[in-house]
Amino acid sequence: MSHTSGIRQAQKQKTRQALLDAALELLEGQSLSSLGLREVTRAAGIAPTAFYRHFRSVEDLGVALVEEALGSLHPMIRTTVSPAGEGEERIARAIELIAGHVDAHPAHVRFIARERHGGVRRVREAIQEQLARFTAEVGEALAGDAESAGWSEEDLLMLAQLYVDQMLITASLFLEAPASSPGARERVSKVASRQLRLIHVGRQHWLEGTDAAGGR
Amino acid sequence: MSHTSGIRQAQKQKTRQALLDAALELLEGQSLSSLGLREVTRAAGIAPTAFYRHFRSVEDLGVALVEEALGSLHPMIRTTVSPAGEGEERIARAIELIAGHVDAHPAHVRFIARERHGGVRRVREAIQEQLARFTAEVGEALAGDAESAGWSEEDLLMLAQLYVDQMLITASLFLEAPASSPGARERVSKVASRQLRLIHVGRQHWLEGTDAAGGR
DNA sequence: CCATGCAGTTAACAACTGTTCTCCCAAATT
DNA sequence: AATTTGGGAGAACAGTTGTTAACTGCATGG
Repeated sequence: MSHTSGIRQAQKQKTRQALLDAALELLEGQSLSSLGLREVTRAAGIAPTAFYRHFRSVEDLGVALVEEALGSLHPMIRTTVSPAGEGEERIARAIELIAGHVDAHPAHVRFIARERHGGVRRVREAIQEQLARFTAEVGEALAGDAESAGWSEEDLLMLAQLYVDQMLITASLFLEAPASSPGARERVSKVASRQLRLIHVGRQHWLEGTDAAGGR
Repeated sequence: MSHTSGIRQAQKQKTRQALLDAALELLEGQSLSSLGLREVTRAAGIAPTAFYRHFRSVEDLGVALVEEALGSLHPMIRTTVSPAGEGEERIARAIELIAGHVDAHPAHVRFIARERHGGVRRVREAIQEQLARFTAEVGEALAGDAESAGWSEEDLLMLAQLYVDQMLITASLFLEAPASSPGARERVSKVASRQLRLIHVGRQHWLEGTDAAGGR
Protein backbone atom coordinates (compact mmCIF):
# COMPACT_ATOMS: atom_id res chain seq x y z
CA MET A 1 0.00 0.00 0.00
CA SER A 2 1.10 3.58 -0.52
CA HIS A 3 1.36 5.86 2.45
CA THR A 4 0.13 9.32 1.60
CA SER A 5 3.10 10.78 3.49
CA GLY A 6 6.68 9.58 3.52
CA ILE A 7 9.85 11.19 2.28
CA ARG A 8 9.66 9.22 -0.93
CA GLN A 9 6.17 10.24 -2.03
CA ALA A 10 6.87 13.83 -1.05
CA GLN A 11 9.99 14.00 -3.20
CA LYS A 12 8.20 12.47 -6.12
CA GLN A 13 5.42 14.99 -6.01
CA LYS A 14 7.97 17.73 -5.64
CA THR A 15 9.72 16.91 -8.90
CA ARG A 16 6.36 16.28 -10.51
CA GLN A 17 5.42 19.81 -9.57
CA ALA A 18 8.78 21.01 -10.87
CA LEU A 19 7.90 19.46 -14.23
CA LEU A 20 4.51 21.14 -14.26
CA ASP A 21 6.02 24.50 -13.31
CA ALA A 22 8.78 24.25 -15.88
CA ALA A 23 6.31 23.29 -18.60
CA LEU A 24 3.96 26.12 -17.71
CA GLU A 25 6.76 28.62 -17.93
CA LEU A 26 7.98 27.30 -21.27
CA LEU A 27 4.41 27.44 -22.56
CA GLU A 28 4.30 31.21 -22.28
CA GLY A 29 6.25 31.39 -25.50
CA GLN A 30 4.91 28.42 -27.46
CA SER A 31 2.07 25.95 -27.80
CA LEU A 32 1.83 22.58 -26.12
CA SER A 33 2.11 20.69 -29.40
CA SER A 34 5.64 22.02 -29.84
CA LEU A 35 6.74 21.47 -26.27
CA GLY A 36 9.44 18.82 -26.11
CA LEU A 37 9.98 16.25 -23.40
CA ARG A 38 13.68 16.99 -23.18
CA GLU A 39 12.99 20.69 -23.11
CA VAL A 40 10.81 20.28 -20.04
CA THR A 41 13.17 18.00 -18.14
CA ARG A 42 16.08 20.32 -18.91
CA ALA A 43 14.17 23.27 -17.47
CA ALA A 44 13.11 21.21 -14.46
CA GLY A 45 16.66 20.08 -13.79
CA ILE A 46 16.21 16.33 -14.15
CA ALA A 47 17.28 13.71 -16.66
CA PRO A 48 15.04 13.22 -19.72
CA THR A 49 14.26 9.63 -18.85
CA ALA A 50 12.98 10.53 -15.38
CA PHE A 51 10.05 12.20 -17.10
CA TYR A 52 8.42 8.82 -17.65
CA ARG A 53 8.21 8.24 -13.90
CA HIS A 54 5.55 10.97 -13.82
CA PHE A 55 3.85 11.18 -17.19
CA ARG A 56 3.47 8.87 -20.14
CA SER A 57 3.92 11.77 -22.57
CA VAL A 58 3.88 15.54 -22.87
CA GLU A 59 0.24 15.20 -23.82
CA ASP A 60 -0.50 13.70 -20.41
CA LEU A 61 1.45 16.50 -18.79
CA GLY A 62 -0.86 18.89 -20.62
CA VAL A 63 -3.97 17.20 -19.28
CA ALA A 64 -2.55 17.47 -15.76
CA LEU A 65 -1.96 21.17 -16.36
CA VAL A 66 -5.61 21.59 -17.30
CA GLU A 67 -6.65 20.17 -13.95
CA GLU A 68 -4.25 22.47 -12.14
CA ALA A 69 -5.25 25.57 -14.08
CA LEU A 70 -8.99 25.11 -13.98
CA GLY A 71 -8.93 23.84 -10.44
CA SER A 72 -7.71 27.24 -9.36
CA LEU A 73 -10.27 28.87 -11.62
CA HIS A 74 -13.10 26.91 -10.10
CA PRO A 75 -13.74 28.92 -6.93
CA MET A 76 -13.39 32.16 -8.87
CA ILE A 77 -16.20 31.54 -11.29
CA ARG A 78 -18.52 30.64 -8.46
CA THR A 79 -17.77 33.83 -6.56
CA THR A 80 -18.14 35.89 -9.70
CA VAL A 81 -21.78 35.00 -10.12
CA SER A 82 -22.55 35.14 -6.42
CA PRO A 83 -25.75 37.16 -6.06
CA ALA A 84 -24.63 39.74 -3.50
CA GLY A 85 -25.09 43.49 -3.94
CA GLU A 86 -26.81 45.61 -6.55
CA GLY A 87 -26.40 44.98 -10.29
CA GLU A 88 -23.87 47.64 -11.15
CA GLU A 89 -21.73 46.81 -8.15
CA ARG A 90 -21.80 43.09 -8.91
CA ILE A 91 -20.46 43.75 -12.38
CA ALA A 92 -17.60 45.84 -11.07
CA ARG A 93 -16.73 43.15 -8.54
CA ALA A 94 -16.78 40.43 -11.17
CA ILE A 95 -14.37 42.37 -13.37
CA GLU A 96 -12.05 43.00 -10.44
CA LEU A 97 -12.11 39.32 -9.57
CA ILE A 98 -11.14 38.38 -13.10
CA ALA A 99 -8.36 40.95 -13.19
CA GLY A 100 -7.10 39.72 -9.83
CA HIS A 101 -7.07 36.13 -10.94
CA VAL A 102 -5.17 36.98 -14.12
CA ASP A 103 -2.62 38.83 -12.00
CA ALA A 104 -2.28 35.89 -9.63
CA HIS A 105 -2.09 33.09 -12.22
CA PRO A 106 -1.19 34.62 -15.59
CA ALA A 107 0.49 31.49 -16.91
CA HIS A 108 -2.50 29.33 -16.10
CA VAL A 109 -4.90 31.70 -17.82
CA ARG A 110 -2.65 31.93 -20.86
CA PHE A 111 -2.40 28.17 -21.03
CA ILE A 112 -6.16 27.69 -21.01
CA ALA A 113 -6.79 30.43 -23.56
CA ARG A 114 -4.11 29.00 -25.83
CA GLU A 115 -4.90 25.31 -25.61
CA ARG A 116 -8.66 25.67 -25.61
CA HIS A 117 -8.48 25.63 -29.40
CA GLY A 118 -4.92 24.30 -29.52
CA GLY A 119 -3.36 21.49 -31.47
CA VAL A 120 -3.58 18.68 -28.91
CA ARG A 121 -6.95 16.93 -29.01
CA ARG A 122 -6.99 15.34 -25.57
CA VAL A 123 -6.04 18.61 -23.89
CA ARG A 124 -8.69 20.45 -25.86
CA GLU A 125 -11.27 17.93 -24.76
CA ALA A 126 -10.18 18.15 -21.11
CA ILE A 127 -10.63 21.92 -21.21
CA GLN A 128 -13.99 21.65 -22.94
CA GLU A 129 -15.18 19.21 -20.33
CA GLN A 130 -14.17 21.45 -17.44
CA LEU A 131 -15.70 24.51 -19.08
CA ALA A 132 -18.95 22.61 -19.60
CA ARG A 133 -18.97 21.86 -15.88
CA PHE A 134 -18.40 25.53 -15.12
CA THR A 135 -21.23 26.49 -17.43
CA ALA A 136 -23.54 24.08 -15.67
CA GLU A 137 -22.54 25.49 -12.28
CA VAL A 138 -23.07 29.05 -13.41
CA GLY A 139 -26.45 27.98 -14.76
CA GLU A 140 -27.42 26.61 -11.36
CA ALA A 141 -26.22 29.76 -9.64
CA LEU A 142 -28.26 31.84 -12.04
CA ALA A 143 -31.32 29.71 -11.37
CA GLY A 144 -31.19 30.76 -7.74
CA ASP A 145 -31.29 34.40 -8.71
CA ALA A 146 -34.54 36.37 -8.41
CA GLU A 147 -34.05 37.81 -11.89
CA SER A 148 -34.25 34.33 -13.38
CA ALA A 149 -37.88 33.73 -12.47
CA GLY A 150 -39.78 32.31 -15.40
CA TRP A 151 -36.65 31.29 -17.32
CA SER A 152 -36.48 27.92 -18.96
CA GLU A 153 -33.52 25.76 -18.04
CA GLU A 154 -32.40 25.85 -21.65
CA ASP A 155 -32.25 29.64 -21.68
CA LEU A 156 -30.41 29.69 -18.37
CA LEU A 157 -27.73 27.49 -19.86
CA MET A 158 -27.34 29.63 -22.96
CA LEU A 159 -26.98 32.67 -20.69
CA ALA A 160 -24.44 30.84 -18.55
CA GLN A 161 -22.47 29.98 -21.67
CA LEU A 162 -22.52 33.63 -22.68
CA TYR A 163 -21.17 34.62 -19.28
CA VAL A 164 -18.43 31.99 -19.24
CA ASP A 165 -17.22 32.87 -22.72
CA GLN A 166 -17.30 36.54 -21.82
CA MET A 167 -15.18 35.83 -18.75
CA LEU A 168 -12.56 34.00 -20.79
CA ILE A 169 -12.44 36.76 -23.38
CA THR A 170 -12.03 39.38 -20.69
CA ALA A 171 -9.35 37.37 -18.92
CA SER A 172 -7.45 37.01 -22.16
CA LEU A 173 -7.71 40.76 -22.78
CA PHE A 174 -6.28 41.48 -19.34
CA LEU A 175 -3.47 39.11 -20.18
CA GLU A 176 -2.61 41.05 -23.32
CA ALA A 177 -2.78 44.38 -21.55
CA PRO A 178 0.79 45.13 -20.47
CA ALA A 179 1.12 44.99 -16.69
CA SER A 180 3.14 48.19 -16.84
CA SER A 181 0.37 50.28 -18.34
CA PRO A 182 -2.55 50.83 -15.97
CA GLY A 183 -4.24 52.74 -18.78
CA ALA A 184 -4.68 49.62 -20.85
CA ARG A 185 -6.01 47.79 -17.81
CA GLU A 186 -8.53 50.54 -17.25
CA ARG A 187 -9.69 50.42 -20.86
CA VAL A 188 -10.25 46.68 -20.73
CA SER A 189 -12.20 47.02 -17.49
CA LYS A 190 -14.38 49.70 -18.97
CA VAL A 191 -15.31 47.85 -22.14
CA ALA A 192 -15.80 44.54 -20.33
CA SER A 193 -18.09 46.04 -17.70
CA ARG A 194 -20.20 47.71 -20.36
CA GLN A 195 -20.52 44.44 -22.22
CA LEU A 196 -21.58 42.69 -19.04
CA ARG A 197 -24.06 45.48 -18.42
CA LEU A 198 -25.52 45.11 -21.90
CA ILE A 199 -25.95 41.40 -21.37
CA HIS A 200 -27.56 42.18 -18.03
CA VAL A 201 -30.00 44.57 -19.67
CA GLY A 202 -30.86 41.94 -22.25
CA ARG A 203 -31.44 39.51 -19.42
CA GLN A 204 -33.83 41.84 -17.65
CA HIS A 205 -36.01 42.31 -20.74
CA TRP A 206 -35.65 38.76 -22.05
CA LEU A 207 -39.11 37.53 -21.18
CA GLU A 208 -40.94 40.51 -22.69
CA GLY A 209 -41.13 39.00 -26.15
CA THR A 210 -41.96 35.48 -25.00
CA ASP A 211 -44.95 33.34 -24.15
CA ALA A 212 -44.36 34.07 -20.46
CA ALA A 213 -45.81 37.54 -21.09
CA GLY A 214 -49.02 35.94 -22.28
CA GLY A 215 -48.65 36.54 -26.03
CA ARG A 216 -48.03 34.02 -28.81
CA MET B 1 11.30 45.08 -63.63
CA SER B 2 8.90 42.27 -62.90
CA HIS B 3 6.10 41.50 -65.23
CA THR B 4 2.94 40.66 -63.36
CA SER B 5 2.28 37.83 -65.80
CA GLY B 6 4.70 35.37 -67.34
CA ILE B 7 5.11 31.64 -67.02
CA ARG B 8 7.73 32.13 -64.35
CA GLN B 9 5.69 34.24 -61.95
CA ALA B 10 2.71 32.00 -62.42
CA GLN B 11 4.63 28.87 -61.51
CA LYS B 12 6.12 30.56 -58.47
CA GLN B 13 2.73 31.56 -57.13
CA LYS B 14 1.48 28.08 -57.85
CA THR B 15 4.05 26.38 -55.63
CA ARG B 16 3.64 29.15 -53.08
CA GLN B 17 -0.02 28.29 -52.92
CA ALA B 18 0.90 24.61 -52.67
CA LEU B 19 2.96 25.47 -49.59
CA LEU B 20 0.09 27.41 -48.04
CA ASP B 21 -2.36 24.62 -48.76
CA ALA B 22 -0.07 21.93 -47.41
CA ALA B 23 0.58 23.94 -44.25
CA LEU B 24 -3.10 24.60 -43.68
CA GLU B 25 -3.88 20.93 -43.95
CA LEU B 26 -1.11 19.94 -41.57
CA LEU B 27 -2.34 22.58 -39.12
CA GLU B 28 -5.61 20.77 -38.59
CA GLY B 29 -3.80 18.42 -36.25
CA GLN B 30 -1.25 20.68 -34.59
CA SER B 31 -0.32 24.27 -33.81
CA LEU B 32 1.80 26.54 -35.93
CA SER B 33 4.61 26.64 -33.39
CA SER B 34 5.22 22.94 -33.94
CA LEU B 35 4.92 23.01 -37.72
CA GLY B 36 8.25 22.17 -39.32
CA LEU B 37 9.69 23.57 -42.51
CA ARG B 38 10.62 20.16 -43.85
CA GLU B 39 7.21 18.84 -42.93
CA VAL B 40 5.54 21.48 -45.09
CA THR B 41 7.81 21.08 -48.09
CA ARG B 42 7.41 17.31 -47.94
CA ALA B 43 3.63 17.65 -48.02
CA ALA B 44 3.85 20.21 -50.81
CA GLY B 45 6.10 17.97 -52.87
CA ILE B 46 9.14 20.24 -53.16
CA ALA B 47 12.67 20.21 -51.76
CA PRO B 48 13.15 21.70 -48.27
CA THR B 49 15.51 24.36 -49.55
CA ALA B 50 12.99 25.67 -52.05
CA PHE B 51 10.91 26.88 -49.11
CA TYR B 52 13.21 29.88 -48.71
CA ARG B 53 12.32 31.13 -52.19
CA HIS B 54 8.86 31.93 -50.83
CA PHE B 55 9.09 32.54 -47.11
CA ARG B 56 11.85 33.47 -44.74
CA SER B 57 10.48 31.11 -42.09
CA VAL B 58 7.43 29.12 -41.04
CA GLU B 59 6.45 32.13 -38.98
CA ASP B 60 6.19 34.21 -42.16
CA LEU B 61 4.15 31.45 -43.75
CA GLY B 62 1.79 31.78 -40.81
CA VAL B 63 1.38 35.51 -41.30
CA ALA B 64 0.56 34.88 -44.96
CA LEU B 65 -2.05 32.34 -43.88
CA VAL B 66 -3.67 34.97 -41.68
CA GLU B 67 -4.10 37.23 -44.68
CA GLU B 68 -5.57 34.42 -46.71
CA ALA B 69 -7.93 33.25 -43.98
CA LEU B 70 -9.21 36.62 -42.86
CA GLY B 71 -9.32 37.95 -46.39
CA SER B 72 -11.98 35.39 -47.13
CA LEU B 73 -13.71 36.22 -43.86
CA HIS B 74 -13.84 39.90 -44.67
CA PRO B 75 -16.88 40.00 -46.94
CA MET B 76 -18.75 37.65 -44.64
CA ILE B 77 -18.64 39.82 -41.56
CA ARG B 78 -19.85 42.79 -43.55
CA THR B 79 -22.82 40.89 -44.93
CA THR B 80 -23.65 39.51 -41.52
CA VAL B 81 -24.36 42.91 -40.05
CA SER B 82 -26.05 44.22 -43.17
CA PRO B 83 -29.24 45.96 -42.02
CA ALA B 84 -31.79 44.16 -44.20
CA GLY B 85 -34.91 42.50 -42.91
CA GLU B 86 -36.56 42.31 -39.50
CA GLY B 87 -34.59 41.54 -36.32
CA GLU B 88 -35.41 37.89 -35.89
CA GLU B 89 -34.80 37.12 -39.53
CA ARG B 90 -31.49 38.97 -39.54
CA ILE B 91 -30.25 36.81 -36.70
CA ALA B 92 -31.19 33.60 -38.47
CA ARG B 93 -29.45 34.79 -41.63
CA ALA B 94 -26.30 35.73 -39.73
CA ILE B 95 -26.12 32.26 -38.16
CA GLU B 96 -26.64 30.61 -41.53
CA LEU B 97 -23.91 32.75 -43.03
CA ILE B 98 -21.49 31.71 -40.31
CA ALA B 99 -22.37 28.05 -40.67
CA GLY B 100 -21.94 28.29 -44.42
CA HIS B 101 -18.56 29.91 -44.12
CA VAL B 102 -17.35 27.27 -41.70
CA ASP B 103 -18.49 24.61 -44.14
CA ALA B 104 -16.71 26.32 -47.02
CA HIS B 105 -13.43 27.09 -45.26
CA PRO B 106 -13.13 24.89 -42.18
CA ALA B 107 -9.35 24.84 -42.15
CA HIS B 108 -9.14 28.61 -42.31
CA VAL B 109 -11.57 29.03 -39.43
CA ARG B 110 -9.75 26.46 -37.36
CA PHE B 111 -6.44 28.17 -38.05
CA ILE B 112 -7.69 31.55 -36.87
CA ALA B 113 -9.39 30.14 -33.76
CA ARG B 114 -6.24 28.21 -32.89
CA GLU B 115 -3.60 30.82 -33.55
CA ARG B 116 -5.52 33.78 -32.19
CA HIS B 117 -4.13 32.91 -28.78
CA GLY B 118 -1.42 30.62 -30.15
CA GLY B 119 2.27 30.39 -29.46
CA VAL B 120 3.62 32.53 -32.29
CA ARG B 121 3.66 36.20 -31.39
CA ARG B 122 3.76 37.73 -34.85
CA VAL B 123 0.87 35.59 -36.07
CA ARG B 124 -1.14 36.46 -32.97
CA GLU B 125 -0.54 40.13 -33.63
CA ALA B 126 -1.50 39.82 -37.29
CA ILE B 127 -4.80 38.22 -36.31
CA GLN B 128 -5.45 40.81 -33.62
CA GLU B 129 -4.83 43.59 -36.11
CA GLN B 130 -7.25 42.15 -38.64
CA LEU B 131 -9.91 41.53 -36.01
CA ALA B 132 -9.56 45.09 -34.79
CA ARG B 133 -10.23 46.25 -38.34
CA PHE B 134 -13.29 44.03 -38.51
CA THR B 135 -14.55 45.42 -35.23
CA ALA B 136 -14.14 48.96 -36.53
CA GLU B 137 -16.04 48.07 -39.70
CA VAL B 138 -18.84 46.43 -37.77
CA GLY B 139 -18.96 49.52 -35.58
CA GLU B 140 -19.42 51.71 -38.64
CA ALA B 141 -22.10 49.42 -40.01
CA LEU B 142 -23.91 49.57 -36.69
CA ALA B 143 -23.69 53.35 -36.67
CA GLY B 144 -25.75 53.45 -39.85
CA ASP B 145 -28.51 51.44 -38.20
CA ALA B 146 -31.64 53.14 -36.96
CA GLU B 147 -31.45 51.31 -33.65
CA SER B 148 -28.13 52.99 -32.91
CA ALA B 149 -29.53 56.50 -32.61
CA GLY B 150 -28.16 58.25 -29.54
CA TRP B 151 -25.30 55.79 -29.06
CA SER B 152 -21.85 57.07 -28.30
CA GLU B 153 -19.08 55.91 -30.60
CA GLU B 154 -17.44 54.21 -27.64
CA ASP B 155 -20.50 52.11 -26.93
CA LEU B 156 -20.89 51.22 -30.59
CA LEU B 157 -17.38 49.82 -30.57
CA MET B 158 -17.93 47.77 -27.45
CA LEU B 159 -21.08 46.33 -29.04
CA ALA B 160 -19.18 45.61 -32.24
CA GLN B 161 -16.52 43.80 -30.23
CA LEU B 162 -19.22 41.74 -28.55
CA TYR B 163 -20.63 40.77 -31.94
CA VAL B 164 -17.25 39.88 -33.45
CA ASP B 165 -16.27 37.73 -30.49
CA GLN B 166 -19.65 36.06 -30.56
CA MET B 167 -19.18 35.27 -34.25
CA LEU B 168 -15.83 33.63 -33.63
CA ILE B 169 -17.19 31.60 -30.74
CA THR B 170 -20.10 30.42 -32.84
CA ALA B 171 -17.86 29.59 -35.77
CA SER B 172 -15.62 27.54 -33.51
CA LEU B 173 -18.64 25.70 -32.13
CA PHE B 174 -19.78 24.81 -35.63
CA LEU B 175 -16.30 23.54 -36.29
CA GLU B 176 -16.45 21.21 -33.32
CA ALA B 177 -19.91 19.96 -34.21
CA PRO B 178 -19.32 16.82 -36.27
CA ALA B 179 -20.35 17.36 -39.87
CA SER B 180 -22.07 13.99 -39.79
CA SER B 181 -24.50 14.93 -37.04
CA PRO B 182 -27.05 17.54 -38.13
CA GLY B 183 -28.43 17.39 -34.60
CA ALA B 184 -25.30 18.97 -33.14
CA ARG B 185 -25.43 21.61 -35.86
CA GLU B 186 -29.00 22.41 -34.98
CA ARG B 187 -28.19 22.73 -31.29
CA VAL B 188 -25.35 25.15 -31.95
CA SER B 189 -27.61 27.23 -34.20
CA LYS B 190 -30.30 27.36 -31.56
CA VAL B 191 -28.07 28.47 -28.69
CA ALA B 192 -26.16 30.95 -30.83
CA SER B 193 -29.30 32.59 -32.17
CA ARG B 194 -30.70 32.95 -28.68
CA GLN B 195 -27.49 34.55 -27.50
CA LEU B 196 -27.59 36.97 -30.40
CA ARG B 197 -31.20 37.72 -29.58
CA LEU B 198 -30.35 38.43 -25.95
CA ILE B 199 -27.64 40.82 -27.04
CA HIS B 200 -30.13 42.41 -29.39
CA VAL B 201 -32.63 42.88 -26.57
CA GLY B 202 -29.93 44.44 -24.44
CA ARG B 203 -29.13 46.74 -27.31
CA GLN B 204 -32.74 47.87 -27.65
CA HIS B 205 -33.01 48.84 -23.99
CA TRP B 206 -29.45 50.12 -23.60
CA LEU B 207 -30.23 53.81 -23.45
CA GLU B 208 -32.97 53.51 -20.84
CA GLY B 209 -30.63 53.78 -17.88
CA THR B 210 -28.43 56.51 -19.41
CA ASP B 211 -28.20 60.27 -19.64
CA ALA B 212 -29.85 60.13 -23.04
CA ALA B 213 -33.12 59.43 -21.23
CA GLY B 214 -32.80 62.76 -19.38
CA GLY B 215 -31.71 61.48 -15.99
CA ARG B 216 -28.65 62.42 -13.84
C1' DC C 1 19.18 -5.25 9.60
C1' DC C 2 18.46 -6.93 5.36
C1' DA C 3 15.89 -7.32 0.90
C1' DT C 4 12.81 -5.09 -2.06
C1' DG C 5 10.92 -1.18 -4.73
C1' DC C 6 11.45 2.70 -7.27
C1' DA C 7 12.88 7.74 -8.42
C1' DG C 8 16.52 9.24 -10.98
C1' DT C 9 20.97 8.74 -13.95
C1' DT C 10 23.99 7.62 -17.83
C1' DA C 11 24.77 5.92 -22.55
C1' DA C 12 23.31 4.97 -26.82
C1' DC C 13 20.04 4.61 -30.90
C1' DA C 14 17.84 6.09 -35.15
C1' DA C 15 15.25 9.69 -36.86
C1' DC C 16 14.45 14.20 -37.55
C1' DT C 17 15.22 19.30 -37.60
C1' DG C 18 16.76 24.22 -39.88
C1' DT C 19 20.29 26.08 -42.70
C1' DT C 20 24.31 26.65 -45.98
C1' DC C 21 26.55 25.92 -50.28
C1' DT C 22 26.78 24.30 -54.81
C1' DC C 23 24.78 23.08 -58.87
C1' DC C 24 21.08 22.78 -62.68
C1' DC C 25 18.12 24.38 -66.18
C1' DA C 26 14.46 26.90 -68.32
C1' DA C 27 12.47 31.39 -68.70
C1' DA C 28 13.43 36.18 -69.35
C1' DT C 29 16.25 39.87 -70.99
C1' DT C 30 19.40 41.93 -74.16
C1' DA D 1 21.51 34.01 -80.57
C1' DA D 2 23.95 34.89 -76.36
C1' DT D 3 23.60 36.13 -71.52
C1' DT D 4 21.48 36.86 -67.22
C1' DT D 5 18.11 35.60 -63.72
C1' DG D 6 15.97 32.87 -60.34
C1' DG D 7 13.08 28.74 -58.84
C1' DG D 8 14.22 24.36 -57.54
C1' DA D 9 17.23 20.00 -56.32
C1' DG D 10 20.99 17.62 -53.92
C1' DA D 11 24.27 16.78 -50.39
C1' DA D 12 26.08 17.70 -46.20
C1' DC D 13 26.37 20.08 -41.45
C1' DA D 14 25.67 20.21 -36.47
C1' DG D 15 21.83 19.83 -33.18
C1' DT D 16 17.96 18.13 -31.40
C1' DT D 17 14.30 14.90 -30.62
C1' DG D 18 11.68 10.54 -28.19
C1' DT D 19 12.66 6.08 -26.41
C1' DT D 20 15.30 1.87 -24.92
C1' DA D 21 18.23 -0.47 -21.81
C1' DA D 22 21.04 -1.24 -17.92
C1' DC D 23 22.70 1.06 -13.85
C1' DT D 24 22.83 3.34 -8.93
C1' DG D 25 21.48 4.68 -4.42
C1' DC D 26 18.25 5.36 -0.90
C1' DA D 27 13.67 5.19 1.55
C1' DT D 28 10.62 1.64 2.66
C1' DG D 29 8.38 -2.74 4.64
C1' DG D 30 9.36 -7.29 6.62
